[in-house]
Amino acid sequence: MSDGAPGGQRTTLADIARRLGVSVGAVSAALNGRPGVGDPLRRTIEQTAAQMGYSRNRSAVALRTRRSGLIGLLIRNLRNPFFLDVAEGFERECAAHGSEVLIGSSHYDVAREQALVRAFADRAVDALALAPIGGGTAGQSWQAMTGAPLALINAATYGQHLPALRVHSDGKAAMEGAVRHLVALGHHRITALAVKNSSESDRSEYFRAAMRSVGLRPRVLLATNTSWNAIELTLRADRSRGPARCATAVVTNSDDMAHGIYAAVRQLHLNIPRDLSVLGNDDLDTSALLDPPLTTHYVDRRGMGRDAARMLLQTLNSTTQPQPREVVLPVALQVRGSTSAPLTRDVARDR
Amino acid sequence: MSDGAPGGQRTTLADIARRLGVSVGAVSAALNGRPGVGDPLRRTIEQTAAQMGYSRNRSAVALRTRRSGLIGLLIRNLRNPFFLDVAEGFERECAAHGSEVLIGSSHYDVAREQALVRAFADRAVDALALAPIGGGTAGQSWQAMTGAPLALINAATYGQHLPALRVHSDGKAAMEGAVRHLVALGHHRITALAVKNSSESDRSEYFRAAMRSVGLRPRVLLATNTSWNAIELTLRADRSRGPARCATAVVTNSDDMAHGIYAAVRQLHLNIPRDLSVLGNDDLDTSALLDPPLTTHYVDRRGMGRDAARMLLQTLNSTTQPQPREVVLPVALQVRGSTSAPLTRDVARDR
DNA sequence: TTGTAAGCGTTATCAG
DNA sequence: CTGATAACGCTTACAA
Repeated sequence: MSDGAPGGQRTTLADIARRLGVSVGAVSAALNGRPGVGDPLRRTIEQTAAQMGYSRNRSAVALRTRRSGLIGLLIRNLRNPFFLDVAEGFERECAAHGSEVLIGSSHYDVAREQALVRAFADRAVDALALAPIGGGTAGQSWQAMTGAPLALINAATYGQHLPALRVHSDGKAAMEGAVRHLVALGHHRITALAVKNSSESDRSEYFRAAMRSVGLRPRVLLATNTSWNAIELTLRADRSRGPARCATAVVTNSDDMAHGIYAAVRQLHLNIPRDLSVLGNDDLDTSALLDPPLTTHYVDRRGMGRDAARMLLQTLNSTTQPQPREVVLPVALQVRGSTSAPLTRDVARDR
Repeated sequence: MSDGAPGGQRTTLADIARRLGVSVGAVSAALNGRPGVGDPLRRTIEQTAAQMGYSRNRSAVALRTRRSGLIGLLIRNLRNPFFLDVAEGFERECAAHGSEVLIGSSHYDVAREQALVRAFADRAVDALALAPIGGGTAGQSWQAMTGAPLALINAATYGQHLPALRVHSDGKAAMEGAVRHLVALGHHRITALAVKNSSESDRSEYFRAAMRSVGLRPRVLLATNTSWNAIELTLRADRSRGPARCATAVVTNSDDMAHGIYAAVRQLHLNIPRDLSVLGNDDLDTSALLDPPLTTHYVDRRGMGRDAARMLLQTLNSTTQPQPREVVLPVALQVRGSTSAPLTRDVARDR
């Protein structure tokens, strides 16, 4: 504050050194808690710095140390509230460690994802949390370009050769739980709805496995993107198979997509759960307030962001070899109104 | 890409210059489209740069030019989906101009808001979009510290002396529309629910004015924060006034808070709209899917983020004097199921 | 314990 | 039109 002419010169180490008649190195050492400066002098320097309203020029520090104090968060889709909570947890943890968060969204665009990785590298971003696009090579590029820590969010099987940190919810348990729940209700024609390029194809695999294990034929619908329109199109295609063949229940990877289904179902003048049972994943705050309340798997999204940040910062500040770690967050089924027994007992078991 | 030893040296201007046997200055000029280098040489340089996988070290550029290419987005609350869309529009616009977005959340904490402004200033952030906390002086600090462009989001009357850009929805129209709608339904005991320190106190003022203009006594409830708990507490306090005095309708500043009311109402075993009409603001995507669908004012949130970014970038890249501008986004009432005539005709008109 | 000086990779000034 | 050269503000050997 003090001498704050709008955009006026900011105090530098040299200013402080000059004022005190000491060397710049001493001031730097003092202010960074490095050894090499006596206690009395250190105190004097600290006081003067505070009084002159000094704070470090991060650009200079970054240039010199190749450390920016920036942590990148690169996600697929800024519109999914899921990421809000992840980002919240992430930001809180970073803030506690004095790092700022650089955020970017790839919008499911491989080129943009690549461009952002590069931009982050150019900025000497210290570590990257990435929710990658399937088919993209952002994680690989990041490590090749920077060698800096990488945390993969919700991408259990993405780039399996990458020595990366991983945080994801227990997709296997979620899919098994979903199928079990629906089968118990009497469903046979269950389909999964996923979005292309989401790098969550492992989820679809888990779904297939779960279905097979109970003797049912798995079907996976792929929407071209996460928009409600795309979801409606996909759902419409399924309904056109006719009442005896279309799905009686649909399982999604996210509550966000489930919302899309809700909207589509209204467009199609159908009813949840009478005509279609819907199962989400994430348990967004609003999901319990929907009409009908959404059956879904809860996952600690904030904890996810927090853990990702924590692992990255740990790796960053540790001298020892960074061992790739994996955090799998448990899921918990919340049974609510969007799932029920199928209306029509389907005779032709679809095996 | 090319010579990418993990974390290996990145190509610098000097590398290119050496390879080509020219000066560093020439390479810099060529790559930045500055005059001072012939066309043939420029072409050669560009090719070699691309081939060597060169990209600028932003830390060095930032140190030298005092321009980081970073745009700050400082909001109050990362958990409100409202900001997701604002951030989306903001990020898209910035990306289109080659700027990255540094995001921060003050969590309604004045000290943290101040710290973030300072951190952004230290980073040579080029411009700041701020959804400020009431009572905070972040905007002022920013301008004093940096003299860089400032855009205020949804803070119509915050720091009125600040020569800042402003983007906000038409709070006056929203409040007038809300009151008009509720009065038409037959409500008299209408209350506004706001959160402390939100710097949206102008909204409450508009509410009061609108109420008075129809001859009703305005009452404003203040929740200590945006959590569902706090909202429930506040609502409970109102209900305890008894059926003849408690509000029959509540108007909020955001759908997010309206969600909190939905949750609280369930806790209290009440019914919307029978026991309480609820009116939101923002028209989040999910709001139409709620039980009951939320009556609310639509506002173009993405456009808000886009406009904020656009104005900042414009100011940044213009040589002429930056004239403070204001963008007021129109609102549009979406009448849905959360508002209806009050259950009990209230006899004692609460004037 | 303290001071000195060499960079980090750019941009920008100023002689050739 | 070109090519040295001096900053930008900081960290970090290394010398005193």
